[in-house]
Amino acid sequence: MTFNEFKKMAMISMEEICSDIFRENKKSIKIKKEAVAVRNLTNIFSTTLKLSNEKGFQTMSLRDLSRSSGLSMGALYSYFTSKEELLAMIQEQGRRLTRNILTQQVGHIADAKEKLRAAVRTHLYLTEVMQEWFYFSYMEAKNIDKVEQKKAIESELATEQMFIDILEEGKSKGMFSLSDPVLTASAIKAMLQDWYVKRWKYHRRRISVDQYAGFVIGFVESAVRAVKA
Amino acid sequence: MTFNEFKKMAMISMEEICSDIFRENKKSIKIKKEAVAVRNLTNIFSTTLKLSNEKGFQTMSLRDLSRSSGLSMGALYSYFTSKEELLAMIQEQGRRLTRNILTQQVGHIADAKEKLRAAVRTHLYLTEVMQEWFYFSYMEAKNIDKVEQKKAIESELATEQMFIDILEEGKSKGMFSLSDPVLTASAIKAMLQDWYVKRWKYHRRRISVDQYAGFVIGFVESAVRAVKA
DNA sequence: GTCTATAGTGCGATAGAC
DNA sequence: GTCTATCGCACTATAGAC
Repeated sequence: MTFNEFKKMAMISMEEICSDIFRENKKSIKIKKEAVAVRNLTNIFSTTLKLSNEKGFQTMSLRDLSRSSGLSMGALYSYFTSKEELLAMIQEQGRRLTRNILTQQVGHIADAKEKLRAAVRTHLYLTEVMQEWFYFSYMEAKNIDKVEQKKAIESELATEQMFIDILEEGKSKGMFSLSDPVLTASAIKAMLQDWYVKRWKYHRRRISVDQYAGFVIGFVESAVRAVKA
Repeated sequence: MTFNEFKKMAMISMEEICSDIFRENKKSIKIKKEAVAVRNLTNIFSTTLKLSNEKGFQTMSLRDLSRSSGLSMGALYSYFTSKEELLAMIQEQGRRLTRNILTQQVGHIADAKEKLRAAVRTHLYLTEVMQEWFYFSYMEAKNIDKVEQKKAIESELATEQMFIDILEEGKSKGMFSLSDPVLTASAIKAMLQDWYVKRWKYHRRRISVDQYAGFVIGFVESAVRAVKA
């Protein structure tokens, strides 16, 4: 799957998740017509992500959000009951997309080495499409309440577990040679995170997502002394 | 040098930098007696780091800082002219310590492989001692003005350049086999950053700084196929 | 050199008109 | 379903007592 095909697929998945979130938050959302609600929710989410990436969620006032989204203060409060709830909804939206796409793209592959490659590539494509969300989620994770914080930690560990499983499978089948699957998975994740956290650095150096994916795969395969395919 | 020796040395270096900052900011600081000023500045800096690590610099109000530090609002404003300036002073303090210690610990080593090991270990020790500062600096980097942001970027790139230089030297001497020193240095940096950004993860898994240093060195040496010493 | 008191601003949130 | 107007509060920053 090319990056453009991936992007199209992720966008469709995203819209579905937005509808799900509307349906599940009907008690907080005063709007009844789904078409109107989903359109405005999408606007609110993307504007919040844009502003938060510029100056942080705490620093973004709801007046900023009102101005940039074109919705009045009153209208905004038809979609959430507090600024904190808005943050929680956005976090949930991204976590679901991450889980859905990773499972769908990686789950069915049999060979451990191919699985590792697909997981790295899918994660990078995902963070490329959802760059603002990942950066937001990463940076705002400590500003949320304990319940939401726990969800963020679980989501992070679940992604890491996927890499641990792949590495252990490859190790047990003699395809990889490595001593510590947990730390190795953690190192892979650190490299994947760098792609969206230090985006300015890679952009400045004119490194494309496919180039970076190639590098990470090569670097990891070299470290775990993966047998040539 | 053991971690405890390193810690003692870093603390002394830190106090000196605090004095330097006092002397350089005499126009903003109303206090005239150096002994009093440095004691209070140290208190203000460490309290700010503590509170910011809990909930972020923006979210921390100066009332919070006043309460936790034991200094009144008025007293606080004798040490800086605005909240923004306080942030800038703290950023400067950490950048200097990073630069001083890395140069001092790594500069004099001749062998590229030993240099790589020392650089990784020193950086991890440094972030361990200055954990709160590094996390703070990492998280608040986008909430500062353009001038300060540029300084943060330069500091980050300078550290990365140190790794690029080591890798290129090792490559040209046939000690390392790698295709892309820039991306490799960037990957090393990502792993080093993970140590202080995702501290909860390593703490939960009971991984010590020396264990992590050993893993990173092994992982990187394996990836660059470093010849055994 | 440090305090308390307060000025002035902008925030999150809501009520009620349309 | 969306708007404008406004409330009460917490913030940064400062002035003046001690």
